[in-house]
Amino acid sequence: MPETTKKHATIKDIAKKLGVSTSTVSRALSDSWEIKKETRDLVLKAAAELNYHPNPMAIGLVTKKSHTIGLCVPELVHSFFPKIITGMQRALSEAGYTILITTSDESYETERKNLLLLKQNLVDGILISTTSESHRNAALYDEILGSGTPIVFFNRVCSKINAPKVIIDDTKMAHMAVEHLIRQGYGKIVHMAGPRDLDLTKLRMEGFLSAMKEFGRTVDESSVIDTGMFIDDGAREMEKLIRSGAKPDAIFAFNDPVAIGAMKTAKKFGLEIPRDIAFVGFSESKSALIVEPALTSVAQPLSQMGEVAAKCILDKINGRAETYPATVVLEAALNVRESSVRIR
Amino acid sequence: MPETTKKHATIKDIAKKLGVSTSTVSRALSDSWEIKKETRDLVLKAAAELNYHPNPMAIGLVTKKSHTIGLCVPELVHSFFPKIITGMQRALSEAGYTILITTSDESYETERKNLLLLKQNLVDGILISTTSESHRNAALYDEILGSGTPIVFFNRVCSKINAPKVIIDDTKMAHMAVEHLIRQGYGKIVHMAGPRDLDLTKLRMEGFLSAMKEFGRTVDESSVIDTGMFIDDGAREMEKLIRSGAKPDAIFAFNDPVAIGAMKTAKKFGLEIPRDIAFVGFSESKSALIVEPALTSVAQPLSQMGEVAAKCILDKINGRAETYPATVVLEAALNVRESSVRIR
DNA sequence: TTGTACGCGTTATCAC
DNA sequence: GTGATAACGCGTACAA
Repeated sequence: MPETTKKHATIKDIAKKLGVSTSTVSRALSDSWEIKKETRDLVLKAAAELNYHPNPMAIGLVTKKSHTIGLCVPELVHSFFPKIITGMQRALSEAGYTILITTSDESYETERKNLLLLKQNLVDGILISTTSESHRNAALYDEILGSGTPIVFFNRVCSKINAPKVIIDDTKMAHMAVEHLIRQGYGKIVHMAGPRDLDLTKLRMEGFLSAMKEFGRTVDESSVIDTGMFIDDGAREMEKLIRSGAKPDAIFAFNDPVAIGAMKTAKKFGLEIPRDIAFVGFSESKSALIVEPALTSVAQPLSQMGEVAAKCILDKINGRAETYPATVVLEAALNVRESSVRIR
Repeated sequence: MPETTKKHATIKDIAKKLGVSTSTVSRALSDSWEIKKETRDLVLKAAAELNYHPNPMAIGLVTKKSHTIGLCVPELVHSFFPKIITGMQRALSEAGYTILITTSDESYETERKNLLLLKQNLVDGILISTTSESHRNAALYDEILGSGTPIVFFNRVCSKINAPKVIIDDTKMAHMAVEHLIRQGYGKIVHMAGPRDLDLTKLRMEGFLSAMKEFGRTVDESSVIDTGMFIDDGAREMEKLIRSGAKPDAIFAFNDPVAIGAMKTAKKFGLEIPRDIAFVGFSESKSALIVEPALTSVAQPLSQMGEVAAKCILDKINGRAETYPATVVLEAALNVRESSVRIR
């Protein structure tokens, strides 16, 4: 067997080939100022010829930087986070960084393990969107920050922690969504709220409440339903709602899956959308366009969110933290579709 | 500012604390056989006290292993690959490996860059699902293999390359899907085929053809339509099909997005599903359950596929390559739903 | 069973 | 400008 395991070329090989010292090679490659242009070019040429690539481990060992960013997201299967990751990849790979992706599966314990794993892997910084129980790991976040590893929160943040955050104005967008429903002539609006522990739940609920109040709509305990965040949650609560005899004419859901689950049930019970009941989701998903009628939803600039978060962590790492304010709020948009347009 | 940057503890710290040599510590930690149990326990205890964690870069530098697996998939936003990744994560993290995820965006050039990046990052192995133009990078795959880095293909493989592959029997499942349509009484079946360059396209088309032939259905050039792989492709081709005057009573689509796009158009044109026309997709997606009527589709064991591919690459890395045959074929299933059940 | 010494590939601190 | 040389944290052949 011809074991073609050609050893990777090192700066030593280059040095030997050129009859110079490794320090010279190192300087040339790092484009140091204290180097003659001719030798630099010579080195570069030799490096290319030998197909030289620096060994990141060796560099990391001496510089104590891995050029790796750790990422922890609740899940990957809903296209929401992948879209954010796309933006991150772009910004980070451009800067020569690599991403280590982990998923917490909405479990703060798994998140904890992931963060420890990332720390052990000596990532230079951490990007995180927390589980719904972020407060449970607040101490860990602080510990990591204290140990010198910067953290940037995005989408789902931990409000207690003093670290950069990249978000949208959930309250404002929720308000806008509900205002849209009201202006369309829907009056009895019910909010299917998300998991109790999630900051986003409170923020979106606030938006709902403030819009209802602004337009003088009555709000009582039946106006907000604790729901969850998955399709089944929406379907289940909608069924309860219908069976309870309540007759809301619009649902503002915590997110798209909940809205879609609720729509499914509504249709099953013979309600026509949006004639009998309107729906608005949040965090536009691909499904919003597949479901019928198409679902009105708040679209977030996901790729941009990833990019901004990435740049933010890079700035932190490189000590230019002042560039960003503590919290970056991105612009979102309400995409109005058939599910919430009153037919006159 | 109290820079709490506590330096990470090293084996030296442990050695000093215990008054032994670093090699003893090293041996104890790697659970070598040439070590007294008492000292081993002492070391372990001290390590725990000092919150010691080995520095992966230092280990990598000396062992020439990064304990990192490179992954390259076409995209992440369709939940298909994330589900596979879930299985990989499980198997790999269990074995102490970490995944470096890259996406090729269906571009063989990006794939090329990704692979080179992974090589530079000294991954111990590469898991890849190719772009639709895999043959364009065949030489690179071979080069990487030749350089000693094992590769395992999954889902979308490059048939020319002699490396382990983890797949399902696409032809068989396609045959099964079409047979199902025929047994439901649909006769004029059209296959919306995928991208020409993709192996999967050919395999699924073969299944379609063999089933049609087996049941004596006529097949001509209008029976197979070059389509693509996205929703828009399905929608567009369906519109062409309808306007052409052709009246198929069933569509077997290359994948779910194509099927869903086609369904959308069919409904727009007033066709009722499955009365006027039936649909079957492939590679079951969440959308298959959201669309109405629910879409019949071939479900792949995604998580398992990831797990098997991961174990396979680990075996390759650890020299136990003989455990697996060159190609592992996993069992898939046809999930029959409303979109293809004849109403009598 | 344990300690010594070297090397992995690179940067950094010195001299020259 | 350039070249030795010492780290960085760890594994390991060799010696004890």
